[in-house]
Amino acid sequence: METKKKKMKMMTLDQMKDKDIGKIGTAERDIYEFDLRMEVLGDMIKSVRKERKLTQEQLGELIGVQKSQISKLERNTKNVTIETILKVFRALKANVKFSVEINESEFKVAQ
Amino acid sequence: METKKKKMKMMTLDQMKDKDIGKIGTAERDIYEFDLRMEVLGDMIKSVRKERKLTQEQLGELIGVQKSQISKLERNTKNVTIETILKVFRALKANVKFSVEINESEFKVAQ
DNA sequence: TCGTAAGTTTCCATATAATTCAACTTTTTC
DNA sequence: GAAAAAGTTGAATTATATGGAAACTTACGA
Repeated sequence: METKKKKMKMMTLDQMKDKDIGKIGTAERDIYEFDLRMEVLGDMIKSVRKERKLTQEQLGELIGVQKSQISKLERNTKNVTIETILKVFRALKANVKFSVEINESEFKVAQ
Repeated sequence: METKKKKMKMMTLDQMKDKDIGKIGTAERDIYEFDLRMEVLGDMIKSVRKERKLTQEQLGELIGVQKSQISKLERNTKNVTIETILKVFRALKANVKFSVEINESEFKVAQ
């Protein structure tokens, strides 16, 4: 999981704006959906933060952590806890949804 | 976060089947979406596990952990790591998606 | 109502996520 | 192109999630 170039991977919002899933509510709401994967999560934080015109330091203040911590979250150096995710997106006034998709067939009981 | 009765909170799949968001693909696919919150996550695991007709012990075997661990996850005694969530739902052959919703307006820059 | 299977709880160890600080690098601005 | 601002990195520390074992409780079928 370290094969990519690493130089600006920042594709999320821009690319995602196309395959935008939602447009449910009022005028100005955007929804970005993606398979839950660590890498993407980090990008998402960064994207939304930029959308909100905040520096890492400012976001850090909102949450109560150092800018270095935000940097780490965005660059997903690590596995992350749900609480952490919520803390961040709450500060960014973003709503986080989660969905589980099951194919009834797909499952073989035998192991 | 400990005000409820605690006796069978198991509402997820049954209740959720109504406000079913997806129905995207082929015949038998179900999608359950919910606000990311710890409590609900545990219920979701339990629901899907039951859907798959597995005991906690069996699910544990699939993942490589003790049944007590599964119990803990379902009763969300703890905060949880993304990796753990993925491990569990992967074992349950469920696809996990994640979405972030932002209201452009909603944000006041001043703090 | 007994016995078994399923689920829960507690105690404990270990791994690792969260975090800071400070130095460093990159980007931006003038 | 120098100075300032923004972002990154590494080392160290603290907090806590993961996990096992075993004893316990609950559910459930005969």
